[in-house]
Amino acid sequence: MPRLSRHFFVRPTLTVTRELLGKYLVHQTRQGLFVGEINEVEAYANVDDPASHAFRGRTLRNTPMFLEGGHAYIYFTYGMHYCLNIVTEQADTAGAVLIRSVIPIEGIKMMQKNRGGKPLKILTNGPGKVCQAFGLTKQQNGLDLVTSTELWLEDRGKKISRFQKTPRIGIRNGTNKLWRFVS
DNA sequence: ATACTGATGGCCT
DNA sequence: GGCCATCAGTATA
Repeated sequence: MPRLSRHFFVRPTLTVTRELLGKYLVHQTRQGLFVGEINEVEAYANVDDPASHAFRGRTLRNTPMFLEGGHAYIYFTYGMHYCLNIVTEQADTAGAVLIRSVIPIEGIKMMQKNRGGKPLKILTNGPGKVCQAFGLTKQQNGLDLVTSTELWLEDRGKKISRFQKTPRIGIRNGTNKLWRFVS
């Protein structure tokens, strides 16, 4: 499979964000293989972005955001949900793309099991839902998606011609930027 | 259809 | 102590 390599991720965050639409998220687990087509993303930048976890500099939690592009940043929020981000930019420059939604492609039966039997329409249409369906937790935080045998991204030749730009969801600051892309 | 709210815990000031 | 890059359920129309 044509796996995304380092140079794809080590670019400006907004470029990577746009190009992640239509790419495939793959999680290989003992339970089986999970695959989804990314169809909703959000860009989170560095110190100039008040919505970004990196806004106030490096902390214990946001450390993966400062790694070289291509790593995973998975954080725990609201006491019960995990959210998956794809780290962008070169090392020491924070930047990440939040995976807000995917279209289930493979491992749908297991995704439904992980999600308590929810129907296809609402199986993976939210950042917390994607992690729950794919079995992603703190365990995968910091993984290098370029070299990992467990978690990576693929280009399967899908072309995205049209997509919407909107403000990001669930934030208080930085709502002026249209950094949420939906295909 | 939209609007509101409780659940629940780690992180940061 | 306050604040969440959320979700599912309930209420209201």
